[in-house]
Amino acid sequence: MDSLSEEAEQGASGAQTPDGAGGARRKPQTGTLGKAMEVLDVIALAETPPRFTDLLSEIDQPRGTLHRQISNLIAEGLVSVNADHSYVPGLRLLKLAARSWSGNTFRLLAEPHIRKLHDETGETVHLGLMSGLEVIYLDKIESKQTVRMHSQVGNASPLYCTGVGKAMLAMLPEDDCAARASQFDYVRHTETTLYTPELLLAEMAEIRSSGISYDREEHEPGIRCIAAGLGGVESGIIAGVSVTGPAFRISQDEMVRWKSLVLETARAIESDMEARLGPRSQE
Amino acid sequence: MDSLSEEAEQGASGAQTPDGAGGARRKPQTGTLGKAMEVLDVIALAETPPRFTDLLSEIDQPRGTLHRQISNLIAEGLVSVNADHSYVPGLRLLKLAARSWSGNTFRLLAEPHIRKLHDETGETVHLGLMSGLEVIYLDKIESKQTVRMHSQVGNASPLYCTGVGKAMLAMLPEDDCAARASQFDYVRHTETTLYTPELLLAEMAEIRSSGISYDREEHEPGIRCIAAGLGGVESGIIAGVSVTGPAFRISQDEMVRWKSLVLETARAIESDMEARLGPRSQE
DNA sequence: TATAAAGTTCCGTTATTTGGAACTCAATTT
DNA sequence: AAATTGAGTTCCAAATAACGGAACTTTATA
Repeated sequence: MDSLSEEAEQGASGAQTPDGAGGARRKPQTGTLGKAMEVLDVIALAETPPRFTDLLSEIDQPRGTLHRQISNLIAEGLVSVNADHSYVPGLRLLKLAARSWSGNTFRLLAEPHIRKLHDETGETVHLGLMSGLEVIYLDKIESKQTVRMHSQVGNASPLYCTGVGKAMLAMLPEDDCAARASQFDYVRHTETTLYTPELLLAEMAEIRSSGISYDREEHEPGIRCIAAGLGGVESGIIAGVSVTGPAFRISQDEMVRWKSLVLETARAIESDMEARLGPRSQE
Repeated sequence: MDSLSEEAEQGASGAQTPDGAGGARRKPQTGTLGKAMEVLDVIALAETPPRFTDLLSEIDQPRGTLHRQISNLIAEGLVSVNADHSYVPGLRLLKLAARSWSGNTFRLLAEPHIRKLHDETGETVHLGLMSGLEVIYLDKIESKQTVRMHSQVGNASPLYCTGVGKAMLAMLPEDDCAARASQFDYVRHTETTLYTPELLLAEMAEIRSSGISYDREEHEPGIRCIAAGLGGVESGIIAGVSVTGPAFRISQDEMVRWKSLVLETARAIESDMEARLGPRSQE
C-alpha cells in the first residue's frame, strides 16, 4: 500500500469545468477530444443502442467525419459494435472506471464510516459527491436483500430533489447556491418535489442551521431519506451521506432519530479528511 | 486503408475489446484521441496520483503539448486535479461506465441466472467477459456482506490463472488458444499457478471435454473456483460464470458438486442469448 | 533571499481533421 | 431479375486544430 498522498477530487470548484450536468448538449470547446466525447455521450446515454444513422441525425456532423470518429472510438475500445451495427459503450470504460473508483482516496477514507452508519441504522446508506448540478453516487451500502447490487454507484441525480443534493447545495456560498438553483431543469417527480428556485432556497436556511436535510419522497414516491453534507469549498470537495428508507416502514418523524448518527458520520469523515488529506495542502 | 490491426469480429452486445489487454502501452494509431487516451491510461493506472512532471517523464510529449492534452481532459471531466496538482481520473468516467454497465444487454440477460446460481450455492458468483488476454468481470454476486462490495466489477485478471479465464480460453479454436497461451506474461502467483504455455495447454483438452474448469488456488492462495464458459466465437461473445469459495471451507472435491449447477447456468444463459440476441440485438 | 524546479502561456509551423461527393453492399420494390 | 433505396464506407483538397520550442509565472528548496 502506498501512502495516501492524494487528495480527493474536486467536484465543483477549481478549473474550467462549466459542463452542463443536466443533460444539455454543449458546444465542444475541447477540440477533437470534445467531439469524440460528444459521440460517446450519445452512445452511452441512448436508451437503445443507436445505429449509424441514429447518431448521424443526433449529432451535427457530416457522414464521413462521424464515421471516422466512431472508428477511432472503436479502435480505442471505448465503443463496441454489435452484429447489427448498433453501438454500445466499450469495456474499456468499465476498466477505467473500476480503477478510478477503487483507487479513489476519498471513497476509501469514507467507506468505514458509511459502513458503520449502515450497521447502526440497518438501512441503505449512500455517499454522494457534488458535480455541477448533480450528485454522483460514489458508494452505497445496501440493506439486506440487495436486489440490484451497484445500481447506484456512478449514477447521477439532480441536486434539487435528493437528500444529499440539498445538503450539498446548502454548503455552498449563498450566491453560488442561488445561481445553481436558477439553473436546474426542474421536474416535479412527486407531490412534494421542490420545483421552483424559491421553494428550494426557502429550505436552505433550515438546512444550513441544522446541518441536516430531508428528502420527503421528493424524488421517488415511497422513498424517504435523511442526509448531511460534508467537506466544503475550501477543502475542494463537497460531499454528503444519507440514510434511505421506505416510507411504508419509516415515518417522517422516525427519520429524525438518525439525525445525530448521520451528523456524527459526516463529522467523522471530515476529520479523517483533514488528517489524511490535510498535511499535503499548503494554501 | 484503415488497417486497424485489431478490429475483426464484432460481437453481440458488449462484445470484446480486441487488443489492449496485457497492459503494454501501445503506439497511438488513433490520432488525437489515442494520445489523449494514453494520458488518461497513465493517470488511471498509476499507483499514486501522478503530477505534471511524472506524466512528462512517462509520456513522450513536449511540455506544452502534454499540458494542453491534460487541460482538455480536465475540461471534459475525464480527469480531475487535486489541490497539490496531482491528477486523478474524473467523475465522468464513473458516470459513463455506470450507464454502460446498467444498460449492458448481456449483463441484464445473465443476471437472473447468476443470481439463481448464487442462491443455489450460497457462494460468490462471477460473470466474466473475455477481452484480449484478460477476463473482465462484468458482474458479481457476493456471499453475505463481504468486506468490499463491488470490488471486482470492471476489474481485469489474466486468462491463464482464473477459472473463468481458462474456461473461456478452451472455447477458442485451438490455434487461437495456443496463440494467446504464448502471449501471456506469466506470473507464478501461487504454488499451483500454471506458469507456462505447456502447462496451460495441457489442461485445455480436459476443460474442452468436460466443459468445466477449476481454479485450484492458482491465482490467490485460499481461493478456489469452478467455472464454465459460454457463448463462442460465432456468437461474437465469449464469457464465463464461476462459483468461488474459500479453500478452508470447501475442498477441491466438494467443488465438484456444483458442476451441474454451473453447467446448467451457462447453458441457460446461452439459450437466453439466442432468444434475445439472435433475431434482434435489442429488446 | 536567491535559486531551482514545476507549472502555464504564447504563437508560427505542421499535421490531422474536416466535409462533400463518390462508391459499395444489402435489402426492398417494381 | 433488374432497379431503387438506404445504410455504411472510402477518398482527397481545404480548413483547422495540434504541435513544440521558448518565454514566462508561480511554487518549492537551499
